[in-house]
Amino acid sequence: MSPNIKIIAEKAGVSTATVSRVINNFPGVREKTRKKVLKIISELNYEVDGIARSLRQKKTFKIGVIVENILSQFYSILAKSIEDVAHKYGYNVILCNADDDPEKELNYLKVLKTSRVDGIIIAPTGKNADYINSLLQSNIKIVLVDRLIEGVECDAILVDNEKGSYNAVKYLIDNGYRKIALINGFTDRTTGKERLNGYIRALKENNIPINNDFIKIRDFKKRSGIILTEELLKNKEKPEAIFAANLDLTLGALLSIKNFGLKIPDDIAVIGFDDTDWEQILEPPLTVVRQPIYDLGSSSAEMLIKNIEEDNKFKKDNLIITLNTKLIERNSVKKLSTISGQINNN
Amino acid sequence: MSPNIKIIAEKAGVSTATVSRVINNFPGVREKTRKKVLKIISELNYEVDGIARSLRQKKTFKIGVIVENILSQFYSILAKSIEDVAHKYGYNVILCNADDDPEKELNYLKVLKTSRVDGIIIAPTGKNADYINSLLQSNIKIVLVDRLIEGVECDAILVDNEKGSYNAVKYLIDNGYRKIALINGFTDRTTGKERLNGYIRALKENNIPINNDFIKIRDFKKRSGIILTEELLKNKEKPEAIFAANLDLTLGALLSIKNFGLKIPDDIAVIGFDDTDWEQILEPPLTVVRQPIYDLGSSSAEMLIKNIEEDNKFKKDNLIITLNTKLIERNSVKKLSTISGQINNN
DNA sequence: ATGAAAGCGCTAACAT
DNA sequence: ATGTTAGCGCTTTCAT
Repeated sequence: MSPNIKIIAEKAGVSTATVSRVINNFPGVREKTRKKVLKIISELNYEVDGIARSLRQKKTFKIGVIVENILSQFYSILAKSIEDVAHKYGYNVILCNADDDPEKELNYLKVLKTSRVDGIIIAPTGKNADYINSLLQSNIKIVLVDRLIEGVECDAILVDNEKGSYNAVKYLIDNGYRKIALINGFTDRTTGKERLNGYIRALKENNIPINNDFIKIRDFKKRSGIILTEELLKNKEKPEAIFAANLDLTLGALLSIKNFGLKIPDDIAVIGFDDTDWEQILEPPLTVVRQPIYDLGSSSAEMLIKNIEEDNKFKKDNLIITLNTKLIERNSVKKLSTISGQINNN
Repeated sequence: MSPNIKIIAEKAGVSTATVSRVINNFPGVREKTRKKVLKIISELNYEVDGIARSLRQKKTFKIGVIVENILSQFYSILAKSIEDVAHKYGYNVILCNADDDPEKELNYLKVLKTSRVDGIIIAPTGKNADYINSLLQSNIKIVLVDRLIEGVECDAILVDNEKGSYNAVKYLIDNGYRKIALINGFTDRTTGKERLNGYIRALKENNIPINNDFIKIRDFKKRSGIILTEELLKNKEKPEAIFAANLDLTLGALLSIKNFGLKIPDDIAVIGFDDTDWEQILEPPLTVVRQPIYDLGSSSAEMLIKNIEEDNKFKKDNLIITLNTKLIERNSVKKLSTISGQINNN
């Protein structure tokens, strides 16, 4: 159907090598010849077959991106920022939603390998260390984003979750809160673990005993936010504040609090993780830990493409960059005197 | 680096043809031979080179998806639903954000052509009819989603925007509203045009004169929602209700209304387009026109893959499917007596 | 049941 | 400045 380089060569009365030189803007073609070839190319609407080119050059200009679920705003921002950078450098993105499922993740890794992508950016489940190491060995460039994998040494770009979490809890403490609950994802993910650690450090540094009834852990999904918050609100001892460790958990917490007919911040204070447009128009606007998601994605893409283009096979030391979060103060936390805290006790 | 079929063949003492038969589960290989080959494959961690296979078979198992911007929830749901279906059939998705920019769209179409994708799903700007027709002619399967293109005959899956819009405005009228404003995207997009048409039909059928001061048009972005709503609220004659024709416009409208210190629905009623988790936890929860976005995407992917796999070159009549919206009643519209409507006049 | 060999469309080394 | 040709890794037709 579509013409190929051979057809163009024939019609232009030159060899395929010359056509190739023209296509690729290589030097060593007389201007007249170049013009002639370009004319035929345009007449026949010739377009390069990228598959043949990739086979020959061992380069696809594709990068694979594996995220948990693009429906979550965190990942859609990540995907967009990666795609922006990729596009800038002439790469395309193959998008994979692994649903936080190690098997699906492995499957996608294999597909990407077979697709001969030039590199992979992955927010990993943490479970496929062996296969990822084998990819690394076969010289596929990989950048981990947001989470690390035990047993894998490779470039990564992370967020300082521990400090972000610490700052949020510290802020609550500074505002007079003592009974602070955490709803969090599983701690076998580095994000979950670090956010828990920050919570604990803030309490310990302020001599507030850790109350296990206030630490609720399940997956990082909205449904868990609903369930865990319900549990907290049904507790004999109710928390004065809830810190929700990601966007979906925050959403779930807000849903539950609304169902219980509680007012924020008078009945309960809330700090969320991640910031979106919606959180500002909530009533009250939500105080949140903002992650630099766009930077996370764009940096990972820059890093990956740099790796790909340098193709430094002897690069030994891997680069791990950690970005900072920022606490955005809005109105879901009020100043609480320690005394009112005591009165609230039941 | 990675072993190829030739290496496997040598080590197994067979020909490459036999290895290929094994890889592809073709019949006509003795069980003993198959076992031997599989053993070598597994020992050497051989994985098929999809690029070479694609070149030979003229099939990539890739589909291109061009959306406006994955950051918008509408498109992230669309992308996810497409990816889900694609994955089910063994296809991968190459994701492209064209930013509603015809040039970027054209560029991506060319990239996808060069990448030899098996098909393309596109929410089109409407501007690249010629190139899209040329793709169709070179037998690349295409499905349009959400919008049509003038001068292109091809499968499409749409939403009944006119009726969705009509229903929203009719609902406002039934609740006693007369001064109903529309903030809408440009009407050179079919979505924009149809949503305007539904608005107009609802007013006309109820003998409410069209007031051009109440019809505000700009692009479909949040910033436009803010600006257009500001304009409306600064009008000498203020609307009693605002119907925002997509999610980002709704978000912008809410932001503006909040800035003006107005209460919904007492000071002004609002109906949004598109439904997300957030709209339920707003105060008040928002009444919206819900589009079946997931179905839109999954149907388009099913349609595309069916086209690809049938490869019916003589398929003449294109299929256009239109899905219905649903009005989700929540609390951002109150019952208004006609009299109070008059009093509000200034 | 298995192998030999052509060829998908391109690039790149080498020759002229 | 241009051409010849090998070959990327696979599938597939035709032999045997």
